[in-house]
Amino acid sequence: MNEFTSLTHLVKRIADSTVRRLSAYLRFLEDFENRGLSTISSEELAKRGGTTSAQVRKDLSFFGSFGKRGLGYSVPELAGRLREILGLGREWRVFIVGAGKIGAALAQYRGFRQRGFTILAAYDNSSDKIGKKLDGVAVRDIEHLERDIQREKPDIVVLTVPGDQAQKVVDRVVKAGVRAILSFAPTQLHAPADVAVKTVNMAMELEGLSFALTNRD
Amino acid sequence: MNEFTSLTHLVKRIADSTVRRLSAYLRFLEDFENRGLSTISSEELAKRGGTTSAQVRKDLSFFGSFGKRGLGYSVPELAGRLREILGLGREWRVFIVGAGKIGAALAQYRGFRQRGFTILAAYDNSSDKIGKKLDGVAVRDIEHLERDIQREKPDIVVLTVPGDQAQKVVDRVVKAGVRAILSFAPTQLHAPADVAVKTVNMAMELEGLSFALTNRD
DNA sequence: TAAGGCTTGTGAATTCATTCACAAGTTAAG
DNA sequence: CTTAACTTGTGAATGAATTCACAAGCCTTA
Ligand SMILES: NC(=O)c1ccc[n+]([C@@H]2O[C@H](COP(=O)([O-])OP(=O)(O)OC[C@H]3O[C@@H](n4cnc5c(N)ncnc54)[C@H](O)[C@@H]3O)[C@@H](O)[C@H]2O)c1
Ligand SMILES: NC(=O)c1ccc[n+]([C@@H]2O[C@H](COP(=O)([O-])OP(=O)(O)OC[C@H]3O[C@@H](n4cnc5c(N)ncnc54)[C@H](O)[C@@H]3O)[C@@H](O)[C@H]2O)c1
Repeated sequence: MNEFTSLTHLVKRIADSTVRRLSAYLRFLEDFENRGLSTISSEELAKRGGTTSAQVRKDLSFFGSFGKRGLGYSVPELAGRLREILGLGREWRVFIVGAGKIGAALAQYRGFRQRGFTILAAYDNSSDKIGKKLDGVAVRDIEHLERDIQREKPDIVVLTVPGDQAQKVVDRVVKAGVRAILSFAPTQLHAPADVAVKTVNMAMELEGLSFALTNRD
Repeated sequence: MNEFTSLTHLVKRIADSTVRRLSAYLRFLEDFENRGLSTISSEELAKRGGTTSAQVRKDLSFFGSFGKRGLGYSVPELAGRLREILGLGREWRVFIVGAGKIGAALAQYRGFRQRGFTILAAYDNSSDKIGKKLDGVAVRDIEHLERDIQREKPDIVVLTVPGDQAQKVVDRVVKAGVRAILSFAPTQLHAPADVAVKTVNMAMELEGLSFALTNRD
């Protein structure tokens, strides 16, 4: 019923945990779409996502009301709304910096392209890597990073350089105008508040398991 | 002051976010250790971790009181305590299931070994991969997974198989007695409550950036 | 020994996130 | 048309995490 559905009018700051769940809901909806199902209830969505139906409804309610009482949500409509909310209606342009093992795995990963993330190029400082290709993605000289950012305007930089190089690269790409970074280096990164930085820290995840195994019952 | 410092007597459930921060603090402390510094205040720790000194002290207070008023924390002592809390005083035995691109990158990653995570073996179902080595880690036939789990008792299984295979493998390793899983498949996994499951979902992180870029100001 | 400067540890207050619970709306059946 | 069975959307209640704020303790200097 709320008419202020426009995404540019977000009143409350949306929690990170909410965004992650929206992302998960979209995945389930795509699964339903593929199987030709036309509606889904918050309860079913919750069961798959390991959460509660109230949580699902609350998450969606921040953005509008997309369901029909007594019936549930239209699968294609809700999927479309979530894509819109998450900004997946468009292509996102990505640079990878660091053409090592993880960088190579990411460059070759099809899951990203499928969701609209196009990897334009990878960068490295090693002459062993520069000029090579990673499954169709060219590895360019890191020297040209700023020039290429200005020319090709990537939306996101994925950082896969060694930890002690990571902050340096962040400073460079931020200066060059990049406003979103996904880092795999196991270091804390600092950037201005208007730059979105996410870090995937696998060692931290393993340590979380170590903690859980150590401190059970 | 609190004498119930024993880690087996944890009264409150410790939040995941707390454990992640402890992990980060340990990293900073190791940095300080290497530079030969002997004490650190909660304020300095907070600055590096992008949090507040009250948060640091509260996090630590769940486990005891390790600091000296007026002075701060002894770097080596606090590092030792954190290792103990996180269960890093020992070797953790790890199997990797799925010897593809990500599995290979992880098998070759030195950061894990450094922190006490020893990769015993990798498993795959493809005859192209079985019998090969990934930087010293043997790739074995998935057929022998249960047998080897019983024999070698890995503490943790790292899951790097395609998404549609992930739940199947979880069920197998859980049945065989594994109680901790780190998955890289972009799917929601279900396991009994006494099994610790963490998922690193890179697509979800990228979507978080997409959301941030789409919904700024 | 006393004073001043610093920093911890922790209840209390606050802020943030999740869950409850129910009015209101929808559909289907008779 | 009426009733029964469902399901949404959302304030209010609860629960969890973070921040505040300060007494208590340690160190240095004189
Ligand atoms: N491999 C893994 O499984 C894994 C797991 C967790 C975290 N990580 C982290 O990911 C990052 C990369 O790891 P990796 O295993 O791919 O390492 P790697 O050594 O294979 O790759 C790093 C690449 O970065 C390049 N590089 C170094 N300095 C650079 C600079 N200043 N500018 C541009 N390129 C530069 C190197 O030439 C190399 O090709 C590290 O921070 C690591 O800690 C890796
Ligand atoms: N490559 C990446 O950068 C990346 C990024 C994000 C997520 N992921 C996820 O990580 C997982 C692996 O990705 P990848 O790129 O390494 O794929 P990949 O195809 O290179 O590797 C998957 C491996 O698993 C093996 N496998 C398949 N079914 C198996 C089974 N039932 N038992 C044992 N082994 C089996 C395959 O033979 C293959 O070697 C996928 O779930 C993917 O979505 C990968």
